[in-house]
Amino acid sequence: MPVTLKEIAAVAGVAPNTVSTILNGKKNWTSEETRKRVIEAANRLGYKPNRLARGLRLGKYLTMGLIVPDLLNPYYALFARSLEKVLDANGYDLLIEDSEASLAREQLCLSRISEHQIDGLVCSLMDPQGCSPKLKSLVENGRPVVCIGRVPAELNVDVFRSDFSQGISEAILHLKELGHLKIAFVSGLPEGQSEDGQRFRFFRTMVLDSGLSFTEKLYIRCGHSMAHAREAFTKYWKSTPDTERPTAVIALNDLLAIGVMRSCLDLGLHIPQDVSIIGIDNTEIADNLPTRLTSIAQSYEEMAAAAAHRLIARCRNSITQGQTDEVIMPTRLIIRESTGRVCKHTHEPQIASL
Amino acid sequence: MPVTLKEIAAVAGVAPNTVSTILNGKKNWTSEETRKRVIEAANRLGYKPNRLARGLRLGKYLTMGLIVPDLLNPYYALFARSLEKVLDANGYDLLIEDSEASLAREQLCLSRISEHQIDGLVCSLMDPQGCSPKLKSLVENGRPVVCIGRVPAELNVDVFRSDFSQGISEAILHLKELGHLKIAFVSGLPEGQSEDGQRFRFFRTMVLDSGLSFTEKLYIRCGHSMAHAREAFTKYWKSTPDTERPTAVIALNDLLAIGVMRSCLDLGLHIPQDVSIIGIDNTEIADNLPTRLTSIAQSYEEMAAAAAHRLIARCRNSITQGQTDEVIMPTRLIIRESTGRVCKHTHEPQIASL
DNA sequence: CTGAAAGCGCTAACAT
DNA sequence: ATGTTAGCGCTTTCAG
Repeated sequence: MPVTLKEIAAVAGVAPNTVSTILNGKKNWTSEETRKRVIEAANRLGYKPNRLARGLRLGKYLTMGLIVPDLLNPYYALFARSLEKVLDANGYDLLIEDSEASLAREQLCLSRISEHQIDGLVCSLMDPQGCSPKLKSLVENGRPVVCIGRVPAELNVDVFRSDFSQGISEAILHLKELGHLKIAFVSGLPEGQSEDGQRFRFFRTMVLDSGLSFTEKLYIRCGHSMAHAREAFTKYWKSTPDTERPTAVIALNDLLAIGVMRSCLDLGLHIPQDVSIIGIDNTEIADNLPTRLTSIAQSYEEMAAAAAHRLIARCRNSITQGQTDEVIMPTRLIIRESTGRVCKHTHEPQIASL
Repeated sequence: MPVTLKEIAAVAGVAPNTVSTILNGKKNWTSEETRKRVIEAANRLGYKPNRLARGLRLGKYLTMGLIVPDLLNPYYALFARSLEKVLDANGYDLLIEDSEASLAREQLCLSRISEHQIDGLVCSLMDPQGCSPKLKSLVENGRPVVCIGRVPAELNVDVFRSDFSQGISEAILHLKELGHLKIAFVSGLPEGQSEDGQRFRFFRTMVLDSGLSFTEKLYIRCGHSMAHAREAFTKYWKSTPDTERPTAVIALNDLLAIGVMRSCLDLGLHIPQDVSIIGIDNTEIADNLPTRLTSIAQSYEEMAAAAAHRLIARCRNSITQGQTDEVIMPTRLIIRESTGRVCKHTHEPQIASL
């Protein structure tokens, strides 16, 4: 039985609403004397406001929602933390949902989020359209929504995303300068989805643009964990003839890159002498691995902060409803030890192409 | 403006409570005809129940709380996921709070959790007493609480924890068999706390029990991230004379172990030839590092599942209130590549001690 | 089998 | 300057 306003009112000998105005610091001029008495009583009884009741009354829950595909990925965990920091400072709480990279669970998360009457939502969705009926109805009900990464089709929401074209083209240029001719891409695909992701599409475009060749064989698909990447890469390597094997790999994220790195070592390959590896996200571990991982950095902390501010502004109605933005953050390549010059004898006429 | 029961009732031509009973599958015998009409209307309008209103009415929010010290630690992220899986299956939602290993934030998390009227709480607290007034008042208000890891002083709650004595003694025995005489412990301490943790106390006891020596110099304290551990270890190594340096290190968790590993490589030390390293938690990355990390495994998934079941049972009042349990899970050493025989020439009379 | 009414805790309007 | 009242959306008696 938690303490209610009414109980405090009884103890302090005032009406419930008086307690409410005092505790919420409303400017209604209350006498200093009753004010003290009320606050003292509230503290003594250990009063905690009931957010459900307040949310119901106000139509505002002072809570935002966040949906991410994988909390085990430190990138998203850090994103959540950065988001929370800003929300916190503005009196908002954060409800985190992990869709576990499954389209089905994603729908479930959306349902739960809307049941919770959250004031606004930040979401990084796997859904290629990014526009399920559930998300749509949230938006249509007037809930501010900010999408991260993917641009939802035909939906009037703010979008914050990284421009990977820059980071990826730097990565490919870097590899090309080191003499790599065949670069593979390792991608974690969400359960139940087969569509190519944005990062991969950039990758393919940039590879072709830089004059290198790309074949479907250089696109390695797997699940979204380190173990998935490791197994997929090992299987791939063993089943691919030497002439078709890549000398460099770019992975969808650092986690998958670590899996590939482990796989290479299992196969007796040296990094970067035999295979160069590049991750994406530049998470803390990239710089702490025994072989430091070259990675494409996104400025996710800035992105999280910007998303939070936008969401708060929308909730306070200080932004015109109809007008939405797409904010694009830069990415850049952080070169470390997992990339190096091609050392291995290749079957390609390498000299001719230099 | 989300859809309410009343609106559905209006559309279906019935009373709001009829809709409620039908949608909640209560056994009140409603005619099959109105039932269909109501369900159809609810679906068509995209009805989502308002959890705030329901929670307020029922006094049950169907939501549990979780407080962890660091969501960036994959151990806790996975714990959260395992917990959620069980709660999900039982209709409960999970509200995750990250105390960021700060005692001050921990209090804040407790406040927020209780404001949210959660039905029950799972918490892994840094607070050495584990018994702040806030936690106490939650328990006294009849909220079921399960503590993970630490046993709160004088508080009647269920506790689930790992018995590290086994894992740590296996680790020390393992190191001793490999010829190590000086073993250091690297510990991440929460902001604003200086008390020795349980894991360290076990470590010290086991070291002494096994006949090795332990000096305060072998206790390295740092923050709770990889970077903290790396910097602390580098500084430690450089400021410690060769004769006092350890040949093996046990870290509070895998993350810190990775930081130490990185530091060793920075210092030009080889693993395990110069320094052996053991982590705790056996997270996925331990098995995927270029130098696989020997680590002490906890069965956290079982622990999370057990904690969830206990909490649910308590919420359903199927357990006598007064009676609490302390459940202890085993730990065990997983030996990988980061530990090996002492190769370095030591200044100790090593032969004599063999 | 279905409707009407009350109330969970809180806050905004209105009254005193 | 404080008290009274009503109602947010939902569910649970109790009547019809």
